[in-house]
Amino acid sequence: MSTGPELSRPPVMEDVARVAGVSHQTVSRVLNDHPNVSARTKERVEKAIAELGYRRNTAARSLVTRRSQTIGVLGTEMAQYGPSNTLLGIQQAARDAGYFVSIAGLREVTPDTIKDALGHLMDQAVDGIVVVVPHPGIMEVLQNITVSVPLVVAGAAGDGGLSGVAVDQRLGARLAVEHLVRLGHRRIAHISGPVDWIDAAARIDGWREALAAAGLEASVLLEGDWSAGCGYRAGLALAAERAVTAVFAANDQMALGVLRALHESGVRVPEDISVVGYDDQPEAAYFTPPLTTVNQDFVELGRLCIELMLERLETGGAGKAAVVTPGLVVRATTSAPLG
Amino acid sequence: MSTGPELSRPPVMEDVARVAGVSHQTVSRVLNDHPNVSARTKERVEKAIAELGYRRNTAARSLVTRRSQTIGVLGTEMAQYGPSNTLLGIQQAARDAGYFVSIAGLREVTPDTIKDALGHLMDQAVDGIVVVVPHPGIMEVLQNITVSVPLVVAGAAGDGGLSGVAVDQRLGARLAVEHLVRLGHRRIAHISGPVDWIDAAARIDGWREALAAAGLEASVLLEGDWSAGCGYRAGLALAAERAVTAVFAANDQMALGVLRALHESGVRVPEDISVVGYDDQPEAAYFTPPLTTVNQDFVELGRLCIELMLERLETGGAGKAAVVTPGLVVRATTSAPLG
DNA sequence: CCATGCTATGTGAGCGTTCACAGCAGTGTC
DNA sequence: GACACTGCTGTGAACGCTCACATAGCATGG
Repeated sequence: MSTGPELSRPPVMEDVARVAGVSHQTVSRVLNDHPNVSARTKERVEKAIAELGYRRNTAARSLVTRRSQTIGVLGTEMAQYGPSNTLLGIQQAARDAGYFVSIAGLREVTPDTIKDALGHLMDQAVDGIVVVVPHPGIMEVLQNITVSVPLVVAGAAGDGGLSGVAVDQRLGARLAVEHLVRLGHRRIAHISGPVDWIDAAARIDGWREALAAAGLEASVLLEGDWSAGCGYRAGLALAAERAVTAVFAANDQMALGVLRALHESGVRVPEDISVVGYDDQPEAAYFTPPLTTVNQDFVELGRLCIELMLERLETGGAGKAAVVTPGLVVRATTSAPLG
Repeated sequence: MSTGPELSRPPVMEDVARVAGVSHQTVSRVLNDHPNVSARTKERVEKAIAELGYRRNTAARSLVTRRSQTIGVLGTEMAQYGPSNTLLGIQQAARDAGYFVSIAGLREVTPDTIKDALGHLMDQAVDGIVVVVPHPGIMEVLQNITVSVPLVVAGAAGDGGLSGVAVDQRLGARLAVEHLVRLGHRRIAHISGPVDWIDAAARIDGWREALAAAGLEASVLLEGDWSAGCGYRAGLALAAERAVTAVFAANDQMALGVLRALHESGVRVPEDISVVGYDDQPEAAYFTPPLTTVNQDFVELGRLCIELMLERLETGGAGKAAVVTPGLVVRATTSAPLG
């Protein structure tokens, strides 16, 4: 800090240039890693930057470049297990790559709110947008909107020209059901998520496929809303009917509700009815009994979205789509049927 | 869209001015709600804006105003129940007020990472920063850093000159313990969160206070890490010793672990041991048995943080600190002790 | 009738950066 | 020795907005 009087305003490039004895443009070149700067000059500039505590003004930069080093996230249900962990992954990966993350949450998902939020993000001149909106409707809306920046959809790759990172949830669901089939179950119910969620639909498909492959009927399908409460109600119904020997719930919360309902109804798990969940939330291992479920790495999903985004941002290409693969975790809620 | 040739570039103020037949400055005045604009002119300008689909360039604006209409969030453990819901509230309230939200997550909390993230946010010229870092260490660090924008701390008001929105967690803990005392329990254990969390410390204090007020001893304190796993281990220990008739866990996840451990050990809940949780996550009602717990509105917390922030931003004052008040929710894990 | 004040509008500069271009050494080629 | 070419550096003009100031019009008042 030996260089002249302290400035009252934050230092700008010109100040750095003066201290380093070069022009502002050379400072800019150093900052942007341009090739044609001699090592000696570069060093001098870097020293001046450190000395003054200079930080480049983002607004000025993005005014001229029309980029902002910011990635926008368009999301819903951000407090849910999946989305919040995906956001975490996005955030970490983005910051590692030197990007800011700006979020726009949707309270309800309609074409209008989506357009509105997209506009909100575009106003900020985000360089790219990661969409964490797990409803199939979103795809249509996105396809009909032209956004001038790359779009990456979390959890829905390849659909109609939009790039994204898919989670093979069909596989996850098949894994769950095949496990039950292998144990000898023949009547396996499914409590799904809301059918207007991509994830819910994929898990239903997986359930159907696995049953079909085993020559079994996909007869008992109850639609839920992801909440423990509706899992509970579904569980009560299943306990009353006793038409199935196993239940595959589309997430762990609903499985928890089922467990609760079965317990309350005096139905033993897994002896009378086996239960499988989905997500493998950290708590699932401590349900009573510990839940057999399907593990899925949402943080990784977020990270992959950013990886894909960076690839598109840098190469301008479409970027190869990635896939997250789920795996079965067997605990204590599944066994061979007694009957 | 009847006005001349389509522009290849996005429209700027000058374009709007031309269409409206005024100067760019008048357009700016309309945009910023300046008083001295005639109604007729204002209307013409607004029509031109709509016609061209003009959107003000944020970068240019913030280059000159040195503000960005962005509120930064400094957070940790963003995927946990509390923080993720707080973030949700922040995000909603901020957008309602026309602000962007930019997040910087901390993977680990040290003075360096905090400074780093703060710098990251300041680089973006955020207008204010909401801190969602529930560690007491954060306060010291923040006090020793001078940031040029308002800082609001979620969950820790009044501490050392920093403004924030507090949650009366001491009260929440007292509510839980008083409930147990009223039922007749005399030996009440506490499974706390990590003691380097503000929340954990406050809940311990509340537990101690309530016990002291009832003339009871605060002897059994087990430190946990918020996870169901450590609740489980604590539960096993408590089941083995049988030194207490009630357990107050500092969050619902740990309570879940306790429930699991007690069940496994053949200890009945609530007959042999009563259990109270904290947070009232939506799942708590479906634990086996349904959990008595303390309700706390994290989304509201986030909202209040933004409210406080806006007040500080607009009035420049300190803003009155708000408080979120928790409430007890009695379910099935508590009853009078048998012995 | 001119000084004064108020309202509505326009003009030009400047915010801090990057981009396009110009310059100017030094090196190699014919 | 003229020419191109490469490597490094500097100059000036954008980018799109807001701010400070200037100006014009019109009423008010002595």
